[in-house]
Amino acid sequence: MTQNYDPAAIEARWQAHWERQGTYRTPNPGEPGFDPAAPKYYVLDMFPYPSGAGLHVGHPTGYIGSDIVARRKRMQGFSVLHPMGFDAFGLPAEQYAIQTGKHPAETTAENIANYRRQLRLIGFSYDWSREVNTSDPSYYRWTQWIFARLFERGLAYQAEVPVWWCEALKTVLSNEEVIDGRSERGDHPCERRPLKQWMLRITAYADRLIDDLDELDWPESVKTMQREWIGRSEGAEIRFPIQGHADELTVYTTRPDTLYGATFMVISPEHPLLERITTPEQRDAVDAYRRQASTKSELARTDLAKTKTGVHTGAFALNPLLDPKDPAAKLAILVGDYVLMSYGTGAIMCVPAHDERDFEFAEVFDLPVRPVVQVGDEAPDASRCVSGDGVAVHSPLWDGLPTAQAKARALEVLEQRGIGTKRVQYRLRDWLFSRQRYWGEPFPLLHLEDGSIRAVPDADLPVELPAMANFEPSSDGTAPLAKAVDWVNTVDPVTGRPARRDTDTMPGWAGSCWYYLRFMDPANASEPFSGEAAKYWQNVDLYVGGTEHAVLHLLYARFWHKVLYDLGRVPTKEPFQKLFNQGMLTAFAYKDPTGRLVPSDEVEEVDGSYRSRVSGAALEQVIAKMSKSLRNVVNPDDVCAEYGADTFRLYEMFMGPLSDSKPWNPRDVPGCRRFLDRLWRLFVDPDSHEAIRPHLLVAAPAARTGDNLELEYNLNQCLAKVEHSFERFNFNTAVAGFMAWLNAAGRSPEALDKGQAERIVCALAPFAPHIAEELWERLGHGTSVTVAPWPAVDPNFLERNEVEVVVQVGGKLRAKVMAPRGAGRDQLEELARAAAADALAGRDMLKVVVVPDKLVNFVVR
RNA sequence: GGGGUAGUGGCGAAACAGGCAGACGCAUCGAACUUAAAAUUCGAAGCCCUCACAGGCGUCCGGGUUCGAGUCCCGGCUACCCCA
Repeated sequence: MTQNYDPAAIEARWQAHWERQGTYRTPNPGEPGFDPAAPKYYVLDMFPYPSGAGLHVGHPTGYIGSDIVARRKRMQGFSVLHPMGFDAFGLPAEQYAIQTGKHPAETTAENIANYRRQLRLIGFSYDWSREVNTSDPSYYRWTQWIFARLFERGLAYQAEVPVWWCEALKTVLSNEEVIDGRSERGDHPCERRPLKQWMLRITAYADRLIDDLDELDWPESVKTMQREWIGRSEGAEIRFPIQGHADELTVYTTRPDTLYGATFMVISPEHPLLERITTPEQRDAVDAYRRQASTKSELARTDLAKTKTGVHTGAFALNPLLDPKDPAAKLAILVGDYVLMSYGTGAIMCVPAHDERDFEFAEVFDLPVRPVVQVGDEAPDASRCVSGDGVAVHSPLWDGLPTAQAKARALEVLEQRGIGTKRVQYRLRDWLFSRQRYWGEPFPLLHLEDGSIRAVPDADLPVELPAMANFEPSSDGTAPLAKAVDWVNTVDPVTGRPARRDTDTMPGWAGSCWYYLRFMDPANASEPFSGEAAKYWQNVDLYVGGTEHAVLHLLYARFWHKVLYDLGRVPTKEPFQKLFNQGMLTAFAYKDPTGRLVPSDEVEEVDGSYRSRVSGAALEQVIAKMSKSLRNVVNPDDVCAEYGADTFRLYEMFMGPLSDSKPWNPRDVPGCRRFLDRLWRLFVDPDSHEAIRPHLLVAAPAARTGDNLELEYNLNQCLAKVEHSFERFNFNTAVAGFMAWLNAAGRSPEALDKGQAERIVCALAPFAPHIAEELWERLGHGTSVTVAPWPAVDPNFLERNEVEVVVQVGGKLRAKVMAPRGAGRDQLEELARAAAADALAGRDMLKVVVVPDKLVNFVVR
């Protein structure tokens, strides 16, 4: 038997043991071993996209945190669902395949095998029998099945829409995937093109997606982001007559109360009325402006920093509340590209006195400013713009009303007179759901000869991706699947007539919209998941992942979940009850004087500064996200091989709170290994052949005294710290607690008894499961520490009978005294006065502040 | 431009509800063990002044509340994230 701490041997042994015993298998209701009395707990990680580069040490940060939670919940008697799988469809595998000629199915399988191997090395307590892979036909069969339900309910439709086209990727991208006119993946330039696309009617769920956020235990910041993304605004559509035309100009505004302050109108360059209302004198200028606007992205157009541009159309609208003969009623109509056709009605009424953008525009074109709201105490002033709420002025029908009431009154007036209607507007657009790419879920749809579209019958699912050797997109944007002629041409099972399959595929987000549900019942061959499983597991209790998914993934998954709720397939309105965002793991990167990045292993430190081992050049240390391009990636395989998985897990947690972003410092890792070495020696004598030090098999004395009593205090303080760390997931404090306990135990190792040894091993088990399992066995247990009871804090041993009380004079620390816990104020003051006699000599006492068990402060002159 | 989060030793960080600032670890220094080194164990350590005792200054900057502020309030700076 090896008597030194040997993580390689211990970890391999226990990982094999857990696998063989099925330690982390979680039975569903009705399966052998299911305990109906156990409460359920579902703790889920955002599953990874298996890239060719494998995991770096940043990826498992959240996984370790959630594993700690899962393991503790098991020890507390919960039935814990803690699965892992792979989000395996998507562009990178396909791009890689086009470059190398290797089929995405092949690279995906290899990458998954590598990820699984890496994850197993770290000792996670996943139930691997539930693993899912979104690119597996047995999985995407049900993704298609859910799509068919969306299609049936009219939530999926085709539309000719201007979409982002990325020439380099040869595909359309959703708005969300394009940032500043460039693709999120790969940073390629993109442009707007009109194409026929599948859309999902997520806007039909906009209200519920906003309202149901209130019930969720999510970070406020994420809720806010979702609310802003959906962007609900309540306002009015108002119809303005156009002078000399039968047409009316309809605008959307959130501030109907400022209608009297409207001094001009701006319409979008794409507005359908523009053509008709432009006067002959202005036609050339308007046409030129329109051409120029078409080359700009929406972001560039609406950028607040940019100077507003626009051109007069020559036409005028009339304020519907004013007498048409009133000069103030006549509103010039201009065309301006800061107004988007895709938002509202593509036209706005401009109230420069109370809207910044309108004010800027008015300044550029020297248009009038008419204040109609008094904000604060200052008198309304036509030379500046004040936004926000106030009191209506110069608005005959609602003068004197505060903004909220003025809005309501204005809406009433507009509806009574038939010139406007209340309207809720969203920033959220419908979800562009098709891609002209190969590596994704095919749409389960048939295009019939008569032009109609039919969903493939459920019994015929999955519609499998055809095996193709050449799936490169064509330059015209035709989907690669169109080339699989034998696959495309099929027969409508209902009529027996020829039919064509849809050749688009679903976007990368599709599979991740419902994977958490498949985990509940992963092998089900007759439905996506059984009602019984959904009823038992409900929804995810704790969802751990990065902030990068704060909007899209979480919004899409919530949308699908609500559709499934409406279908009666899931019992809950929301998929993820509690959300936790782990911080990003960064790493040091080094730049030479030319700004070039130097690999971390070529860097040496000399007297606190850094230089290249190769060139000797002085280097600058920067903290950056781990990435291949920065050459600062650390591989968990290497860390586990050198120090062990338990050290790796401890270090990742010890670095800082789980939610914080923090840098990986290779120098700090050995500190955690040293802790485990010392812990091991406390339990196992390396110079003997005994499995465990014999005194650790002796029960505690009936009445604790001396060092044993002292250790009991230390142990309970440690357990309390560990317990507390689960509230905010600052497991760094738990690890520090273990270290502090070990320091104390190391001062009187012989005083440690069996019960204390067992409790510390149990508390450590979620954090460092391998060493805990080994020591648990050596302490004489035949069953896994996984199912041992979670150690309770004994409040009787939390506080000692004597406490140290701080004595301050004038707020400054002057002495410390020991006092019995719970001592009275008079007694404390007396003790303190004696202890601080020197500092008090000759001072006038004004007041004495006594905080029991803590502090005495003498306030002096 | 608006919103959010944060800023504490040489470094990662701790401080639950306003009560000893810097727990725990890294790096550093000293000692023991060793022929030596590594490993291990013990110890020192915020900064300034001092042989030491004592003292002064210290949680991004400036104000405020309080017997007492890293923590609460007002103003500002910087960094990161989100929105426009």
